[in-house]
Amino acid sequence: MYYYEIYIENNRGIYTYKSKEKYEIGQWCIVNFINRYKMGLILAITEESKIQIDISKIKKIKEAAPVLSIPDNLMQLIKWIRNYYISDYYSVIKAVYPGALKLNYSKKAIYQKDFLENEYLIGEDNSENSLDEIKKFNDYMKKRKEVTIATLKKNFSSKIVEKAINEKVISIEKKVILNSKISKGEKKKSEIAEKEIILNDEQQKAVDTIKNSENQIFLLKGITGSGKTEIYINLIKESLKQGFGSIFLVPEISLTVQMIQRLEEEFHNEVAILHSKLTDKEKREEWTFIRNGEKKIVIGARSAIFAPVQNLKYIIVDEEHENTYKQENNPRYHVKNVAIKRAFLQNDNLEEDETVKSKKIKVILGSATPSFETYYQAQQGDIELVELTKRYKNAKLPKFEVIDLNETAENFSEKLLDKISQTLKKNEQAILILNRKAFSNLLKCKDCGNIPTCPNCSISLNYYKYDNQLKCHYCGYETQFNSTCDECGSHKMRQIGAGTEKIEEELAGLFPSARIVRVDSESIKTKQNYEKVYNDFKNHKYDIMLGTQIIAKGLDFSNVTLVGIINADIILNFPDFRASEKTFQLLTQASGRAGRGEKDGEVIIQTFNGENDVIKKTIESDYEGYYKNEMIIRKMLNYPPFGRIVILVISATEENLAKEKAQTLRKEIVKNIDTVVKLTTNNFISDAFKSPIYKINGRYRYQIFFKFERENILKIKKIIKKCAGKFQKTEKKLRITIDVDPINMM
DNA sequence: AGCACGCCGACT
DNA sequence: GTCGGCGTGCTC
Repeated sequence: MYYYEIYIENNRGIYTYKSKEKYEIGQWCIVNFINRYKMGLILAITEESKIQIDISKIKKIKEAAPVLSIPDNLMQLIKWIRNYYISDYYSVIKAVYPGALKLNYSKKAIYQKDFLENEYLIGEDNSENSLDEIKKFNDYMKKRKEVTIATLKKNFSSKIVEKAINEKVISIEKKVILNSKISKGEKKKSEIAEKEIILNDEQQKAVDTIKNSENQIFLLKGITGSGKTEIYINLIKESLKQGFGSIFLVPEISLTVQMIQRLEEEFHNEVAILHSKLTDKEKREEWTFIRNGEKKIVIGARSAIFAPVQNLKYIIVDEEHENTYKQENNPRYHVKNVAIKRAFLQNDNLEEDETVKSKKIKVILGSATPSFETYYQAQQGDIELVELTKRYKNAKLPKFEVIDLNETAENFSEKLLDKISQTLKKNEQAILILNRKAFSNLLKCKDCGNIPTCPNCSISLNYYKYDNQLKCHYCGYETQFNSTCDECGSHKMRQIGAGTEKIEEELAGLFPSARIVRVDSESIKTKQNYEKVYNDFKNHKYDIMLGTQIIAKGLDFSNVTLVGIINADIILNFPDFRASEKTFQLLTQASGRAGRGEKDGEVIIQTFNGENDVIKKTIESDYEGYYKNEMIIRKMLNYPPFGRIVILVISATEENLAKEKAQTLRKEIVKNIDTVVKLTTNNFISDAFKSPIYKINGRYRYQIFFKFERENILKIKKIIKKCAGKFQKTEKKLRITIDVDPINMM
């Protein structure tokens, strides 16, 4: 008899089942759980002696489930993520294995005997219709022997079905049915584009380095327009010819239209594109194709890192500095971390032979402005740095100009207005960026000073003029704006902090003949929307594209010669140690939109902080210099990449409860840690303090901030896990979230 | 203190 | 769905 540790679908616990059959780790099976058949995943095989519970309670596994198993390397990855991010099997497996692949359960009716027609008629409906129905029922059942209850109910009255059950004409059995019917659409023969990609010397050198190096992790640092994509495609293509697959990760599928079109052109039906909009059926098909090795290239956002690609060779994380690579709910993993772990896990498992080198997975992190944490690893030699310094087709870098907003009361400085007019006159295009949607950030009453705030969150409501609503960006709360102050009834509500909607209005007033398009998450709700706007702008159906940071990235328009940053300070003021790094990235990325074609580009940055080092280093295009300055501060304060951070958020609907319990939990953790690591400024636990966003969705939030030397972090995480777990068991009203290596500090 | 009752979470 | 643990509130 074998004993197995089993994860049961949609259940938080791990249970022991037994079987005479041998099951593999990662295989799915059917088990009886609370009188229901459920899918179970084999996590481990255990020895009888190690079982904690009463062995007589242990049930038998019913049978193997007829679904594809999770490959061994992904099972190891699941276990690692659960451990590293202080998560649980339930959340991690949900993230890794698409729900669409699961089994369904339906009740089946099994033929037992015929209805005795006369018997049925006594005291019942004896019309012609019902006699016919009885006959039909009998014939039906006799022929099919078994049929789902759902089908029966569709074809017969509920009365007759009920009667059939009562008189044991049919018996009911719960049957497991496979939800993963794959349509037998034949995969077409591979038709890889044979179009030759011409690489310049620098690109060719980069390709050769990545191919031939003994290293497994690479940082491809290349300024915008230096042609990283060609390098990716070249590597994927070459490895594909030898039967290897690749995973290509992008920050957000809907915003990377160009990249995806490009890869589809190159690889046609070898490509599976994974994204959240796929239907269940599509997800099943794609997963199965990938698992069976019929599709070898996967493109997708974050979760595509879990694609069961066969003979995986390259994992490419494009725009590796992007925040969207960090999942903001449990499991709070960072895809970069997971990608590297996946590569190492698999590489370590390889059989040592002469082909081992060619089978090793390589991870390529690509960016024009690498996150400082990645760049630090490259400096340390943990990651091999591959640099591209020439702009593709020798396009020049744009010219910068900084405008001090202290000198003007307007949203547009004279200089920026002048530059926009000139651009329009030359029949060229401009991109204007403001990292704030809505019409205004907040409203403030001139008479009493009241600021309308979300009732669920401690956040001022944003004002949207187009539908005259006040909206909360955190919980989605919306309310009609009636032009008066709720507190004092005054009509003088001042708009503070202009958003894209307002800028659009001003712009239309200033340049009445210009064709303007606004792009932010409010105006672009679907991928189709985005693609249309993108193509229309490219075809010069618009003169000015105005938008939030979503237009700062990756767009390639050769006729854009002016980029204007309306206000560079918005991110800079966030309570986040990465705020200035993020600002540097945004400004650099944005300026890369200018001058991608033959014409020279120009960038105008409007800011209240012209003297800030970030702005200075941006206009000097001095990544290295800014990195060095920032590292001095990080080192001094022991922030990543030096120290490690964990944030614990304790929330409750009752304000006092959240506060008190957060303090209690903190004390408990401090007590435990105190015996293991001496607390200093570098090994630090904050008080339980109000989160920067104190209230979200009706829950009051307190957080505890942990900052520790790297070598202590394992011990610390263990203690946090233990204490928080114990605490959560007794404190049901509290919600505790643990964020390891947080990106969002609010 | 002892017991009935009802709520809620666990169920291998 | 059903069992048991726990908190509450009533009674001795």
